[in-house]
Amino acid sequence: MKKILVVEDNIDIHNLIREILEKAQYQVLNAYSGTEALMILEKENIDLILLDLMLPGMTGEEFIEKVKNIPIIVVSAKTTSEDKVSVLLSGASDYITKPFDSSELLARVKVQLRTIRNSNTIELKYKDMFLNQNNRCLFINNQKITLTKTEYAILKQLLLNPNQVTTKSKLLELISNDTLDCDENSLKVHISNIRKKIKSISSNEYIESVWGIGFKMCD
Amino acid sequence: MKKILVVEDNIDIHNLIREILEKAQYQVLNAYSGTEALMILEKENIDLILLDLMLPGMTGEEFIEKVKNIPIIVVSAKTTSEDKVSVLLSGASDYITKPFDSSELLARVKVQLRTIRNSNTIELKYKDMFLNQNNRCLFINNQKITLTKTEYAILKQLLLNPNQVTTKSKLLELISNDTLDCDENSLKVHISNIRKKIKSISSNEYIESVWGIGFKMCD
DNA sequence: CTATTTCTTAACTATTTCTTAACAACTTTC
DNA sequence: GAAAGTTGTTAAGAAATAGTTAAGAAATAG
Repeated sequence: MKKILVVEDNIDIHNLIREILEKAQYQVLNAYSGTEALMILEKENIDLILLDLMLPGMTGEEFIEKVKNIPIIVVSAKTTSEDKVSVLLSGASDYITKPFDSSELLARVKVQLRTIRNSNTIELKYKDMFLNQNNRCLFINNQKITLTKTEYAILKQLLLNPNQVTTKSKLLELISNDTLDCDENSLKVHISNIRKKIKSISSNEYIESVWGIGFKMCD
Repeated sequence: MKKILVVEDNIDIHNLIREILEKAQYQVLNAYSGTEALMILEKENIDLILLDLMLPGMTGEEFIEKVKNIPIIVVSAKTTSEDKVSVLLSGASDYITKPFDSSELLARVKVQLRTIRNSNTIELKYKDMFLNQNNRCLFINNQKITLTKTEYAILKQLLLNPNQVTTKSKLLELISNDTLDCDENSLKVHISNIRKKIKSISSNEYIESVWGIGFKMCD
C-alpha cells in the first residue's frame, strides 16, 4: 500500500485530491504547510509527494530542495513554461496544472510509483483487503493489521483461491511446522484470532466457514 | 554524454527537436518509424526516447510496450486526457503536447535523465535516516552514528528493501564473512547493538522484528 | 607485539505465538 | 426436539523466538 503525502493549504482542493487518491486505494497523509510536511517526512516513509507551490511560510522550491529521493508531483495554478521549468529543474518529477483531470492525475501518480525501487510489491487483493507479501501485513481500508506467521499462512492460502473452499486438512498441512503437531482445534483458534483482528477495524465478514469442509473468503 | 533517440516521422518537427537537444549537448539518434527505432535500440545503449505517437506501421502503445527499462517521453498533438492516460499507463514516463516550449521539453528530458536508474549517487534514506555509503556512517536527524562493518551491512540490506521483510537467513548469509562462521545468535546481538546506538540519539523505533521470519524497517 | 575494536559465544530474561482444554453456540440427523 | 456432530470463544500454560548482557576470541590498527 503506497503512502502519498499531499501538501496543499487550500482545504477544498486538498480534500478533492485526497478523495481521488483514496478511491484508488492509496494511503494519503495530509500536510497544510511546508514545515508540517517536513515533519511528517521525518516520521513516515513516504512513496510520493503531491505539492502545491503556493504554501504559507516556505516556497515550493525551498521545499523541493529539502526533499531527497522521494518523487514530487507539483500541482499548481501557474501555467507558464518558466514556472514549470524552474520547478522541474529544482527537483520535481512532474508538473500538473490546475484544474486537472482526475484520471490524468492518477496516471501520473502511477508513473512515479512504478520506478524500479517501487515496482516489487506483491499484493494479494480481495475486495478492500490487501495482503502485502513483502512485509506480511494485512491492510483493510488502509488500516494495518499485523499477522503472525500462521495467521499469514492461512490468509494467504484463502486469498490465493478466493472462490474455492480450502479444506481444513489442507490448512492444517499448511500450518503444521514441519512435523504434524497441530490439530483441528488449533486451526479453529487461529481462524478465530484472525477474525477478531479484522473485526477490530471492520464490520464486514471476510472469512466464511463451510460446514464440514473448511473455509473460504466471503462472496 | 547522454544518448537520446528521437522517434518522429515528420521531418520538420524531427529536426526541430534534434536541434534543441543538440544545442543542450545531448547526443541524438534518429528514427522515422517504430520498427527503425527498435532496430536502433538493439544496437545502441539509449538513455531516453522521445516518441511521436502517430507513426507509420506501428502504434505508439505497441512501441511503448516493446521497450523495457528506458524512459519514454511522448510528444504528441493529441491533447485529451484519455490519450495521455492510456499512454502513461501503458508505460510512458511523461507526455508533452505539441506545440511545446523548448525549455519545458529540455526540463522534462532532464527529469527523466536524473532518475535513480541513471544516477550513481544512491543515498540510502528512510524517514529521517540517511546511510552514507562512502564512510559507513549513519545520520539520524543530522547526528552521526559510526557503524561497524557488520552493522553497516545489515542496515544497508534493510534500507535497500524498505517495507520488506529481510529473512534472518538472508541477513546471515550477508554478514558471514566468506565462511559461515556466524549463527543466529550473533545476528541477534548485532541487531541489538544497532538499536542501542540508534536509541542513544533518537527515540524512534526503526528496526522492527517480524516474528519467526526476520527484520524490516518500521512502517 | 600490543592495544583497540569488533565479533561470537553462552547464559539468561523477556516476549510472542501456539496449543490445549473446557465450554458455549450452532447444525444436522433421527 | 433431543442427541450427535461441528464450529466459535476464551483463558492458561507450553513452546518457540527475540532481546540483553558480559566475557573471551578473533581481527585490525598502531
